[in-house]
Amino acid sequence: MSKRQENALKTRRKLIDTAENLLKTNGFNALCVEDITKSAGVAKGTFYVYFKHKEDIVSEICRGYFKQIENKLSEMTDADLIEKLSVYFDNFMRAVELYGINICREWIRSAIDPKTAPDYTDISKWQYDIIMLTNILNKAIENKELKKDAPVELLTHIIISQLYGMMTCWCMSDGVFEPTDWTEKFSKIQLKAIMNNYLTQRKQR
Amino acid sequence: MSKRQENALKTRRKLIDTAENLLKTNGFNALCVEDITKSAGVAKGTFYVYFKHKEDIVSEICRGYFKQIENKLSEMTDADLIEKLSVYFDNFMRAVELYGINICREWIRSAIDPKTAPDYTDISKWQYDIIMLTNILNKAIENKELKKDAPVELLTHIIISQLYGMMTCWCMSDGVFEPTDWTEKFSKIQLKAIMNNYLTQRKQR
Amino acid sequence: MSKRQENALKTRRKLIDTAENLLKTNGFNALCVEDITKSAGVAKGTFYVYFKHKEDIVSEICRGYFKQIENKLSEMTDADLIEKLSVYFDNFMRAVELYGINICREWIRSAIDPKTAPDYTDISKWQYDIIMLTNILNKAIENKELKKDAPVELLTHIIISQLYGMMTCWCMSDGVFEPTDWTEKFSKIQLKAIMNNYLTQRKQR
Amino acid sequence: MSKRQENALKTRRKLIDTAENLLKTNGFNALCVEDITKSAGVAKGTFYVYFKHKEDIVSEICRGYFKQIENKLSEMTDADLIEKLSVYFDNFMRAVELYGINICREWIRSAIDPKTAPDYTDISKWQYDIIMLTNILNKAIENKELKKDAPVELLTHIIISQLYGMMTCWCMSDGVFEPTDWTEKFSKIQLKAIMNNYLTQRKQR
DNA sequence: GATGAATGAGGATTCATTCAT
DNA sequence: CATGAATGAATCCTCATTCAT
Repeated sequence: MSKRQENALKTRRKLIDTAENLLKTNGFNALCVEDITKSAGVAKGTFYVYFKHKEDIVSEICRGYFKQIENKLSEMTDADLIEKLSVYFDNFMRAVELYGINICREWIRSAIDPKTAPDYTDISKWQYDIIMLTNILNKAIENKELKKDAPVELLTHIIISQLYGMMTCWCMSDGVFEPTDWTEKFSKIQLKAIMNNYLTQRKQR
Repeated sequence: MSKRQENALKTRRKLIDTAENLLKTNGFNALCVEDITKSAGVAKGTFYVYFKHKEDIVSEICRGYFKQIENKLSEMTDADLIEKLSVYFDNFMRAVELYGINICREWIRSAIDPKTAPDYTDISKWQYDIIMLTNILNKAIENKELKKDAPVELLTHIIISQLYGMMTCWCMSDGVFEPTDWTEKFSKIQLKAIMNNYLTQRKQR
Repeated sequence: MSKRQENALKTRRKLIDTAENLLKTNGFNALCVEDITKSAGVAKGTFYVYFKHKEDIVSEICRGYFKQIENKLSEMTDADLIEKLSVYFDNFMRAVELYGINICREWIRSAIDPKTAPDYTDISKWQYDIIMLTNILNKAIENKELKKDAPVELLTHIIISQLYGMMTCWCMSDGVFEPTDWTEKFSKIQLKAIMNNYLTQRKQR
Repeated sequence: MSKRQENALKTRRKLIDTAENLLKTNGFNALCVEDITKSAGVAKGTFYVYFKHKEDIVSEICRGYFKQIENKLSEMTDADLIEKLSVYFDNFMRAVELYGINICREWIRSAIDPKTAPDYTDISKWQYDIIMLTNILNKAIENKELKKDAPVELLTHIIISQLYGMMTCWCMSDGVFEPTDWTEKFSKIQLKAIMNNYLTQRKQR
């Protein structure tokens, strides 16, 4: 990699990090290109060298999170279904907590603002989550952890809506309670209740 | 009521109805005072005779819904807890469906935009929903339908987060599925699972 | 006077008093017809029964002051010139103090805002003051208190500009010092210095 | 300086000059961003590249005047007190005449509109004038031109109120007389009368 | 790659005044 | 005389985006 390319990458990184900090601190509404570039110490035009639209940088900021969970789950291919779902739940809410309320709000924004909300790859975060969970459940059927006739679509939507409900309510409460506290308290309890009927004999608990 | 007052009320109504239609059709982001008044056939200033701020009319539009559910529930004071919750669920999701996706998005907006989202009374819709449900559960304890040691706060949050999760996902899906369909399919199933442990012997099902 | 006329006068008075209070408290910029009528307990339209323009009521408020000084001076036709000028000065600055800084600001406004500033009769307050003082000096010449060749116009402008300078600076200082304190301290000192050359022998001091 | 910076400066200058002309011609009340930019041949947004608020350009327009007088006076540190005051008076009223009645009105505006009137540095023009004159008199005491016990504050206020009175009356008369004519006719006469008692023997005239 | 000057669409709000009742 | 609903002109400011250098 040439020196020039390296510097370019550094500038790009600086923009993303700066934007992430501003986003965490002040929220999306207060985020503007001027502030990002000023804080990063570059000219306004430089932003558009790396990002076609302002929203793109928000996508970029959130993208790391996906790889994380995706990677973790792909590394535990042989694990138990309930374990996997637990890891998924746990990572999901940890990410929510880690990224903070303002970035969490961005994830929800696509619910109310389909136009301006950033896409996280080429699909919305929600679609992505649906697909990821559907895959997990389908693989569980292949592995005979889940009964063949388990209503995968329904189960997926129940669980995802549970998670998004928690996210939404967390934002509604303005971050008063701890997301991960509640995960344990009620999400997992329901998780078992929801799945129990569809687990194969051997795996029922 | 004098003729003049009647006309004033009619103008006010016209503004609300016009705004509601625009909101349902184009969403909140496209809603502007100019369009509302132009469509209603009045001058721009007339809007400000009836609403101090643009957001106020959105509050007004949604307010009817509250009274509705509140009234219905208060009329069935002696009903069964599960029945009441069913009515609550049903009305909630019916309202979601009736008002349409763009107004539903407004309800979620307060999660991500606490500043600019309109308050629907003096509290947010979410706070209001929490209070209403807490009251229902507390009364069920008084009526001995629910065990004394039922974790009211936790149960309230489980149910509300369920409902808000459904709303959020509905918006995420851009209104693809029917909210009330899903209510039956999964909300009520979980409702029983969630409540069962805390119902008094006589009422357990 | 019929009962109806009496009531009308009462309404008019109520409007003026209310407006005066609002003007003294909040200043001219905050003065609006809505507030005046609301505070007075009448409808907005009523205002326009009595005043063609919003500014007219401000004229009305200030008009009392003129009659006051005018009357006082006309009652002391035979008095000494210096005495008269003293009374004039004194009343002028007392009025300034009495009416308060916000009304004083209105008197100055006509300097910067010839269009919107209220006229106090059909001429501006400043023109009125010039005329009144010119009359005093001319009468003093008739009475031989002042030399025939005294430059009346110049003297008038010197004195008036002195007074208006004090008013302007008082407003500039946001009312920090006491107008009447300063009157004694420097206006009168100058008054004598200015006039001395033109007083007739008999009256020189 | 790069070509780009030069052009930017030119644009800025164009805006200021255009605004100054509009201000001189039509007064402050008629001054709006739309007109300034349209006349200057740039886009509305360009205005806000150079000035954060509309008022800021008025400050800018008047600022030159300050530096001017300040510089002139600081260059004549060893001059006679009366000479200095004469220069001060002269420049003051020349500036009044030069800038024209509408800009003069802006200087007076801060008397009646403390909130919206533009500040000319970080203090009002009046405060600035007070400070400048106080400094001149204090230095005269150091130089023994003025008696040690001269009432500096009082003298400052007398002179400044004289100047502001002239400004105010000039605006009141709608620019009928020539400011500098009057300066000679009465300000200087009074200036000597006011100062004479406090000049040291050697300097008394 | 980097710059930063220039763009211009876009929208809320105020309030004096009128006039039909 | 009193009412108060209706009017609509008038204007500031933001900010994502472009493009010539």
